[in-house]
Amino acid sequence: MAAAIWDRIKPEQKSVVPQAPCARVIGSYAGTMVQKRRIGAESSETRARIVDAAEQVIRDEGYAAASSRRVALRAELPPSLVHYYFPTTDDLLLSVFRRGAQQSDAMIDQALASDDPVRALWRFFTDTSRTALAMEFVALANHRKAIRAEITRHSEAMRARQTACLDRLLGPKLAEQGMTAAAMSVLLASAGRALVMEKGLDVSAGHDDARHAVERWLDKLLT
Amino acid sequence: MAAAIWDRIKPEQKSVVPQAPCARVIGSYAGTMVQKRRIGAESSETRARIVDAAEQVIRDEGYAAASSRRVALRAELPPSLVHYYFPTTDDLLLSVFRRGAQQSDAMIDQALASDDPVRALWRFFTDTSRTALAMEFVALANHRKAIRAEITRHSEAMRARQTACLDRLLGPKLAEQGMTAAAMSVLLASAGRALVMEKGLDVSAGHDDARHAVERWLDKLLT
DNA sequence: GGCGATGTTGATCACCCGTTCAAACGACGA
DNA sequence: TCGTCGTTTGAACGGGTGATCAACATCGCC
Repeated sequence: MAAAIWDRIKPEQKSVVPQAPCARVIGSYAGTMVQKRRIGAESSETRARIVDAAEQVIRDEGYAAASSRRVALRAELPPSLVHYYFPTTDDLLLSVFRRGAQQSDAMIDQALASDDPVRALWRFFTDTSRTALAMEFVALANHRKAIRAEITRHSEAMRARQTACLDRLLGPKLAEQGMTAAAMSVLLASAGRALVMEKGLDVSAGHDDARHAVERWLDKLLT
Repeated sequence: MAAAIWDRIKPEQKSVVPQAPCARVIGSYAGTMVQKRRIGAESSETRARIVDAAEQVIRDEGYAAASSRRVALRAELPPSLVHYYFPTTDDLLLSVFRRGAQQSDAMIDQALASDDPVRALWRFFTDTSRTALAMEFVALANHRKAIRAEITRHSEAMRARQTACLDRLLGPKLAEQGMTAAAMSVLLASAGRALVMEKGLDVSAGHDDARHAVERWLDKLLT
């Protein structure tokens, strides 16, 4: 039935990425030759403003709404300026992610260096604003390969750092329970993420209980 | 600086939902008056084919790619046929979700009715294909209010059912650990989701350890 | 002053999207 | 045989999108 005309169309439909319009030579730079286009300075205030606006849009309306034009609207800037600083929308999203990741790293470092590193880490995992943004990016990773690679890299690095620290602090204690620091890192992060994610959906049954259970567990580990 | 023209544009930009094109009367039905348009039969084979295609698209390319046209392309059907069966794209996505939710419900029922309900539930939570689709919908919920409500409803129902069952099975055992069935439901689900989500990102450090830790915990609970 | 680098702007291209429409198609009962 | 009703089709509308361009403005430095 049917299927007459609709077979012979775009056999592979150029995925999501429109295949890079190819670098164009404009200003032939000193050393390296191929330069595609003028790009705004890294230090520009406008650039930061655009990244701010993009983060806000992602937070408020989800990553799918983070089009260059909508970001420009939010930043009260003409759309072409966005492309002046971020030739590709992926570049923009990557910048937002990197800035957020940097902030997360700092918060984790601070947590791990505090008086009560383990509980501070748990508080970090249940921090709503950070985690919500992070999960938008996880969803985004499903169809933006450039970003996916960066997220993977960063997630692994974060896990490694946390694992090393937890092992130093609780290694023997954990072993008593047939546990490892790596497992603890995974489980704490997963519980925190779940609480945040479900809260965003207005689902909260069992959350208080789960929170208490985790905190009780931490209490026991820390004697 | 700037901000001259870009202030006076669409102060609220009509969100994502284009506000329903308003029901139109076409065939003035017997009892109830307002009928918007002809809609394909619920039992149609074509309808099922469209839902199948939509689910595949969401799975393969993420929910953001689930446009009516792309779904039509995948189903090898003309785009307007999709709208014959699903007047609104939200209707289509809702159908996909409801079908998936129904399947999940059946799997959970089966798990809870098996010889080893607790471990069966844990296997369900770590089932890749179901969970991955579910998480696409969670991400989608961020900017499709119609779907968000449905997801919330279903999540709460699922949690309640699991909690009741776990309480019946392990209530006293859990109380010994200062735990509740609700907390266990949350924590098991969160660990499962995290394992699936990170696997999708090619992050797997600590996963085996975490899995073992959970299974050890279940062993202890089940004596 | 002049000149180049840097920043900014509005217009424009080609594409994908949701949705609607009028016109066909096909089976089935009168 | 004709009319009807559910189904299917192709075209069209209005709008959002990523990206590119040529021009203009501004600033510092010779």
